[in-house]
Amino acid sequence: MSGGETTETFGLLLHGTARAWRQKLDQRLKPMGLSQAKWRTLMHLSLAGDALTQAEIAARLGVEEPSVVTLLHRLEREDWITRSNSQRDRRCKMVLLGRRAERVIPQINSTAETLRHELMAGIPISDLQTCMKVLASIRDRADKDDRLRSNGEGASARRLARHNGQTKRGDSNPRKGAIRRGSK
Amino acid sequence: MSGGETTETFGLLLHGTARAWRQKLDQRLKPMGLSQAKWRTLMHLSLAGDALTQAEIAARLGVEEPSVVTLLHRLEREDWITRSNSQRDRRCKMVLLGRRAERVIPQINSTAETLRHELMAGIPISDLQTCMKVLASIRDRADKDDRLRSNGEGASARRLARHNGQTKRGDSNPRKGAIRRGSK
DNA sequence: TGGAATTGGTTAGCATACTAACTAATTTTG
DNA sequence: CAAAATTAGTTAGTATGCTAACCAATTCCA
Repeated sequence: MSGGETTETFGLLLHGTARAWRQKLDQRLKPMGLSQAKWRTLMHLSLAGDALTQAEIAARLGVEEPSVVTLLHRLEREDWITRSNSQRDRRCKMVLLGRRAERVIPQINSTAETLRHELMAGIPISDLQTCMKVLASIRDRADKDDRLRSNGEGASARRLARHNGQTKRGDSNPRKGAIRRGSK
Repeated sequence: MSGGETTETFGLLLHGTARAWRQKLDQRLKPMGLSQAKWRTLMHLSLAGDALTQAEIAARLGVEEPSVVTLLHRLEREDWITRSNSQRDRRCKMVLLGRRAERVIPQINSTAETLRHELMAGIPISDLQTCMKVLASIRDRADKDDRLRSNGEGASARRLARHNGQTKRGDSNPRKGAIRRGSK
């Protein structure tokens, strides 16, 4: 009603486009045994040229750490990567590309790039740039935390808002050891 | 390397923006016990003003039928909707909004719309339109089936390409009854 | 220097969406 | 009309992502 037609469809369109893109890429990568999530992980490792920690990978992928845990498990199980404990910091695991990955990475990158070109062919560069500007602006706004502005008190520093604002331990819960899971 | 920077980021940006939007909406709907997927389902039912079949819902949401099965299960369990067998076609289940849903739908719609406005505030209409045009063009291209063009025969009608082109039973697989699951 | 806070990783449990394969009902057709 | 094809819904199994809660190691600081 009050929104108007232009704004009405934007969310749907955004969502649907992202989904269609992902599905198309997944479909093309499938014969190589990969998916978008896996490909992106390998790509970031390849770009880094060096071993990364899981936290670094999570940050680059823009997902939470628990998500990369299982993602890396799958990648390791299928022999794309190797994980080893870091000497310098015994908390860290260093993630390295395996042989298998290094062999096919050029292929998968080129698959992804071919798709990019196909999907964007014929669209004027200036339109693409406008679109990216709009998307970036929306994303930045969505990544911001609502609160932060509405209360003037010093509740400030809680959220680092790296990408979606979430401190590891919930801010509200005292967690007084009540719901222990693993005993000891 | 050869892609150039503009194209390089587009996939990431698209993906990330859609994700940020969804998360933000989920966060706002959470206190009402909803999520984007659930809200969208209720919204389409509300727009339809009438009972819909599960297939219709799937089409409107742009997801596959098995996905709506569990989605509707959750919605039914939480009392948002009702499902009943159709008299006219005993294959169909008619999905109806429950009382609970009808009461809060205006609220959740307005929540979603408020978010839309917030996220798009200050962005010139013309930029938004350009962006939407670009997105629609990309989505349409991604929804098309690659093959389809490479063989000139009249294989045409197979895919209605409602949203991502997928006939229920894979086209390639003869499915000679080999891998029966349920016996009989 | 020693306890508190932070950081890296994990597990459990859930939500969302997919494909493959299946059953039951209806429509199409030879 | 009966067999074949199609359509609606389901189940099973998997992938991807999330939050909450946790442990272990490290760093900060009083």
